[in-house]
Amino acid sequence: MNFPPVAEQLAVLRRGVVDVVDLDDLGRRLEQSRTEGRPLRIKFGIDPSSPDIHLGHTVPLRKLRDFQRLGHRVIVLWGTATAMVGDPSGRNKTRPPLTRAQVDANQQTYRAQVGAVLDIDDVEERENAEWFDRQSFMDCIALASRYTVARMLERDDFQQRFRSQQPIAVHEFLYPLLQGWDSVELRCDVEIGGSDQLFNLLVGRDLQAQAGQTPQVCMTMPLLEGLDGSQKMSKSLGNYVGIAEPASVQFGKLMKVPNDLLAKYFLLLTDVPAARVDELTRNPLEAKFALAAGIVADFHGVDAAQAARAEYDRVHRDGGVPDDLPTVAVDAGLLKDGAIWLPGALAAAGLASSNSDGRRLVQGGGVRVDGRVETDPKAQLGPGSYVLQVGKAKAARLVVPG
RNA sequence: GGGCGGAUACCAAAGCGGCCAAAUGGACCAGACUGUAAAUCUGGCGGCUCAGCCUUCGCAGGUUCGAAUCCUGCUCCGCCCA
Repeated sequence: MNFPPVAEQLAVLRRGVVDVVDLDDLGRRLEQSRTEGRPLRIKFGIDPSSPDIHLGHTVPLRKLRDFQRLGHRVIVLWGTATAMVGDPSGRNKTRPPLTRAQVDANQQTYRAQVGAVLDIDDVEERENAEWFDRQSFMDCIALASRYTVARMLERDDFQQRFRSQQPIAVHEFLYPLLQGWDSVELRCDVEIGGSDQLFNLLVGRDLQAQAGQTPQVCMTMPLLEGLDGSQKMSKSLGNYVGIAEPASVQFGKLMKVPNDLLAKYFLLLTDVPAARVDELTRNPLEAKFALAAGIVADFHGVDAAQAARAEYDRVHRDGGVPDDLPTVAVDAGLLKDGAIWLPGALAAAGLASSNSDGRRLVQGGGVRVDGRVETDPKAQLGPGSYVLQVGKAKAARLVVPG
């Protein structure tokens, strides 16, 4: 195995990271791996607790790919045991425990999606149920005895909750220990995680040291803000760009990224060199087109990205109608005198949440029928085919039977 | 185990017998302005073919001409003391 010079590797590996604990250590390990011709073992844990991944998840995955491309050994650790518990970090609500079947199904979906970023055939896939399933309660106590309450309370979110007298359930202390123990089992050289994971990663270091292993290097990646520009990208907040979404949807969403976040998106989601990013972002609009095209091409190919751009131009610049309109056939039961009431049609087509909502949208001037604004909430649509649009983004073809 | 406080729409938070589908802020949706975004302004934000009507203020009963507001029980949550 021939590895590139250490300085070269470090330049790639340091891009975008928040913390490296610690950097000198990483340099030494790379040096050692190079002289011994031994790839480093890089761990990334994924709890298959929800089914789809989005661009936020790809930030650490891309870092793993950097390692992979440099010739190191990437380990994806499926948290099949931990997923059933749930990571308490950040969350204020207790997640309902998942069933094993749900976890398995989520894992399959995730696996396919992870493959869109990493070379999945060259990944060592493990799951922590391998060791946790065969451990007893006594083993659990032994593990818990390795860490103190004071150290747990060093973790920022525990600290805050403790100070503000919010409850902390005892089992929540176990999560970092489980995650840390994974590193011991896997004999990791490096673990990667989001910046909110730093504490958990450091626990792994301590547990490895106690087990007589060389403690892992911890690398954290920034959390990616979603399209709202402030909160962490997440599906439940609706501010995400899913990697399995259609090209045109991804493109449209990426054009909604706040300008202030552009440079960060480039840094974390593309390989565009930093100097080029500075140049590009001087013209935010053009930069955003480049960003959207680049990311869409990663997941759907260059042709699809071009098509998505063309469609975006047609819809947003020229006021046109999107391709691939969902077609909705009106149920005959909704017709009255052979026609359908416009607000009802909007609701039936899923463009409004209710007839009342449809009515308000019409009255507010947000609805177009075949490209023309219709403000009469009593408008009727007779037999035929119509293009209904609500705002710029939502549209459907409505077919009224004759 | 003891004491105290609370539960209002997506979230936060007013309301404390009629003027309440319920102030205000945030989020969200639509419109104007921008070929993106941001900022700003406007309208909307329970349901209903809607100048009107219907169902909501933790749950179940009750008092009253009339209840989110008063009473009773229940459930859940938070805080303090032990």
